[in-house]
Amino acid sequence: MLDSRPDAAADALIRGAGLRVTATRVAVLEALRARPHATADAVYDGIVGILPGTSKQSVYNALGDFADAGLARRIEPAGHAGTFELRVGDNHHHVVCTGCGRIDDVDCVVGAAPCLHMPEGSGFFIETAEVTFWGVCSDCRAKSEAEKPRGSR
Amino acid sequence: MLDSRPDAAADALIRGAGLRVTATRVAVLEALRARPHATADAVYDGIVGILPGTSKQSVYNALGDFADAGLARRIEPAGHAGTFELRVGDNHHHVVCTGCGRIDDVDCVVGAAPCLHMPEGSGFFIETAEVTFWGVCSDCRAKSEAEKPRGSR
DNA sequence: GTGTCATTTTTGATTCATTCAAAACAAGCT
DNA sequence: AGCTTGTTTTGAATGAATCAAAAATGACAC
Repeated sequence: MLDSRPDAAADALIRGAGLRVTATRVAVLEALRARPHATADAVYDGIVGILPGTSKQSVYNALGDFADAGLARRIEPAGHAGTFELRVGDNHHHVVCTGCGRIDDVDCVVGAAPCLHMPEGSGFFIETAEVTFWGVCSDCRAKSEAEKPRGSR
Repeated sequence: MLDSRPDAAADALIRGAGLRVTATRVAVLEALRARPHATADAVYDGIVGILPGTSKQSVYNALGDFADAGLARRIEPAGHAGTFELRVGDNHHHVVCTGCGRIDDVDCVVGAAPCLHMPEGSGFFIETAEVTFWGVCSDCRAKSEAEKPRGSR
């Protein structure tokens, strides 16, 4: 039940994207499945254990290739390292915790795909709209309340 | 008409923010006035001419102080260096040109300030919503059309 | 299966934006 | 004018990401 076959699903996904199937790429894909929002470092940390000898550069390569192939998306919240997710195609957005940096998905609030429109006449030909919410996650909220129980403010 | 007095307006702004008035800070503020969306590098390039000997570190300091004091805002579009703007307080958004990196302001599309809301129950306590549009500015559009006049695609 | 060649991975160095830290300096109060 | 604290300078250090050349490997044809 653990690795009886070399993950046919990942295999097909990678091959289907026009990329060669390699141990590194399969491992990176698995790591992204396990961690819906992972930095290159986090992915690396997640796979060195099961695939020793992998270089961080290879992880960057794989992630970059996935992004180019449309298998993954790279987001980069201000002040944070580039982060990758497998959820592509739908236009969803993100919440970033200002405390711990945790990133969660947010389904498009307004409705279908391009959920925002720019005013016309700007001269820009808009391709995508990106929405990022910033706030405090429940964990961090609980933690900060524990630290200063007296109603400061 | 050119620098007859040492810019009383900048002076007051900086002092009003609780910061000491220094040549570097005044110069940085001026530079930001002239360039509504400037990186630390751009600001530096803009003031070394008129204030020789200024270090880039001082520019970083000044910009950071301004941001902390609420005089300026730092934005950081994915793949770009940190960029500063003086327009603060209103919640406006940005368009970034995928060609040349040019950044323009976009007034809040939906209406007043926090122009978006997150679904409840996410566990996050939302503080801000940030919207970034990505597209091609008119200059870059014109340029790319000039390069491949044959209707490719 | 074996050979071949293009693609990947590795290794190691390099860039860029930004931050850290200590010493020299200057703003603004008395 | 003198003091104190905040600011600037200088120089080094960090982190994320990219570049490049050599070694290794996947996938195809045979």
